[in-house]
Amino acid sequence: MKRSAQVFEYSKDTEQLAKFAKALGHPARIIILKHLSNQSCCFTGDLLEVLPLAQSTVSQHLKELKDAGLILGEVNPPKVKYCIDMENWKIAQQLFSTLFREDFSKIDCC
Amino acid sequence: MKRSAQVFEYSKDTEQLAKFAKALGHPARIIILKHLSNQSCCFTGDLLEVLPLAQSTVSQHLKELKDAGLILGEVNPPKVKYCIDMENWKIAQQLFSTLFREDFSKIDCC
DNA sequence: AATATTCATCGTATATTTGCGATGAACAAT
DNA sequence: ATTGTTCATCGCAAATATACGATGAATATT
Repeated sequence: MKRSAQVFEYSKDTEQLAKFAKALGHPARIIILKHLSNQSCCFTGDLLEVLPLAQSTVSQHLKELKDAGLILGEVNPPKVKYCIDMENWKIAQQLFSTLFREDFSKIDCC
Repeated sequence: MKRSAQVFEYSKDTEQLAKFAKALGHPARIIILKHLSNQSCCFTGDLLEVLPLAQSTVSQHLKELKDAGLILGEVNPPKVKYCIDMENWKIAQQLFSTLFREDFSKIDCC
């Protein structure tokens, strides 16, 4: 990718918000999160009935949501119970809210 | 990518939210949006002073934000003035708000 | 012991994203 | 006419993402 040796760093908040947004950037993962926030918790199998995807693909999406910190997986072999990671969920809520809650009163040019 | 011939379709809202989130999924684009919402409008050149990226790369990020409907580019050769697309911005605000504004009172399992 | 269920991970194929430099288009100023 | 400014787009390279089937691990059931 020809990445130049960057000295630059984005702020923590910016990185965090981009990370959350990226994890939300696929319809399947939106579905998963909506499902989790409606059903409190669920197993991978439950999601297979909701999503038109192979089990391995869903597992991959779950991994990405977990890596982003949006969900938690409670292992209970051979099942895994997933639920929203409330701590980070609130942070995400806050970051998105801040991004959108800007004061546009001064805008008059477009 | 071995995509199977899907009959399935995600809901409009889900697709729309994922599209917005995807566009927000890079720190450079977060910076751009924050800059725009602070400065009302700006030119590409202004962003080059804020971002550690080549002009062509910034232009590419702007294109993605434009394609997602989050910003507008008012051509004024040889300059282009960018600003937030307020109409879609409000929709995004609404969609994210709805996603996060879930009632978790019933949750007691994790 | 054999089988079934649940799930993560690996290997593979393809698409998309990120980034750069180079080029070119559009106009303004010389 | 030439030059400078501003910006999009092209061509390229490398990294990431999306998706599948296959395999394997863990456990429960038979």
